Amino acid sequence: VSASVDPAEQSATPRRRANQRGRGERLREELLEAAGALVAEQGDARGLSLRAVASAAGVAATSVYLHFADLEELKVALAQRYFAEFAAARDAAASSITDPAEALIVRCRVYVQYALDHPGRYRVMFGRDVPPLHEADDAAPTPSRSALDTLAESIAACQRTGAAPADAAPTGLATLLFSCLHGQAILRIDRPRFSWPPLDHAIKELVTRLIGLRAPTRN
Amino acid sequence: VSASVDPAEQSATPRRRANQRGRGERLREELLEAAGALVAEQGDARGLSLRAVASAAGVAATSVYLHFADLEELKVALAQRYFAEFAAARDAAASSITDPAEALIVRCRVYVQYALDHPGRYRVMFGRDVPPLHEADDAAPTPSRSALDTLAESIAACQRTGAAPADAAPTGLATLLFSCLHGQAILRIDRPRFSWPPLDHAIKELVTRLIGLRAPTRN
DNA sequence: TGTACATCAGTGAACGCGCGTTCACTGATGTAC
DNA sequence: TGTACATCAGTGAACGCGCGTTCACTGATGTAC
Repeated sequence: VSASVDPAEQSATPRRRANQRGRGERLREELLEAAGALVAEQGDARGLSLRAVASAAGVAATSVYLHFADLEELKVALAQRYFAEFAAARDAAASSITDPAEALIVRCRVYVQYALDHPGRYRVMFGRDVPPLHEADDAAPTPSRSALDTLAESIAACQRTGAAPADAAPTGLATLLFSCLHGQAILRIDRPRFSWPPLDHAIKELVTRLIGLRAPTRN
Repeated sequence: VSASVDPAEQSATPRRRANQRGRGERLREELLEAAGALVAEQGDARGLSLRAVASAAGVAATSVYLHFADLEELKVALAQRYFAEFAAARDAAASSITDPAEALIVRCRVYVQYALDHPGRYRVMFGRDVPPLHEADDAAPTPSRSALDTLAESIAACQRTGAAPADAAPTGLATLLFSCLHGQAILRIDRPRFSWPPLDHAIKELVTRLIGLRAPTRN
């Protein structure tokens, strides 16, 4: 039998002080933050487990059930945050630019740059780690859908001002461009050892050729 | 105590008849086939476990160690097969076509079509299921490298014959085109509910615009 | 021609691990009387 | 003003599962003498 130890000195964490009544939602927040930290650390959401998230949040495994029906629901909530933040980053970068061609290029560059800066988040949004994200169809107002629409609108603006020829429907071009951006993003993330050309140049080249921008924008 | 049963009638598989001496390699083959079946069934290699593969091959879990140091080694062997087969499919489709522009388009279409036909294989080759595949760098003679080179050569042929303007280096264009093809492939696989335009049209549009093919090839 | 032995191909029990999920519980705080 | 009770927020032990890995083993076949 071991000698008794002053409880205050024990390394095992004591029982967590419960949140104030009515503030139970704070734990929900902490769980999402803990999950986000794990995603950033591991580069994807495959290692996320109920127990791992709970432990990272300093909470009993069962406490996750207080706020999420299961791990998947937590992942979906996480993905939704990421989508919102991602869209905000693109909008913020493009909003101050008046030239439509330049705005389109900046929007595309920020898209891929965000993926490179946050590979874990990007994989959560566009990878296979969160199955429910793949079950939405085309017409539903999903984040991908609105990303596509924004891109199409940006392309349409180029066509209206004559910066690009109106030789194809903006939505079709947006679909094509979107898939190319995704390819750039995911490949640069997944194959970091490949000697990629500078992102700025690659994006400008891609957009110019794909959309048919009349003249290269000034640097 | 249950009544004794005629051993020949027991459902439990009896001990496997060992391969002939010197033919131990046959089990290696069977393990790869079993793993391939699981990949085709599940759509990726994440569910692959040593025990699952062994069980699918009708063999004790420990028997895998007779041919592979661990599961990762088996996955790498599987990926290598897929790469070889994939490259062969592209070469076969493009080999009979003399017009360089058409050959390039066919090559690209077959690329994406193969991915759609074998999503599991494609994810094994280009996803994150087999970590070692990502550690090779640029110059190494990896399958991706040679895919890229073949694509560059196909583009160069278009430029030589005047089917495309020589306004950019073929290798740079190949990198760009490759990432776009990957984006098309992986997105069409991962987001099957999205109403994608017909593959033929999308690929022709993509290649025409990106490489700057002079005139649309005849249908 | 016979026999002991080495080698090959594969088995099966056991281990410790992290996992999701269940269940009854604890302890603080607010509320009704 | 006091007290019983309901509610909220979170705990912790226990379960059965599939996993990778270890270890000593089995049984057939070839080979040396």
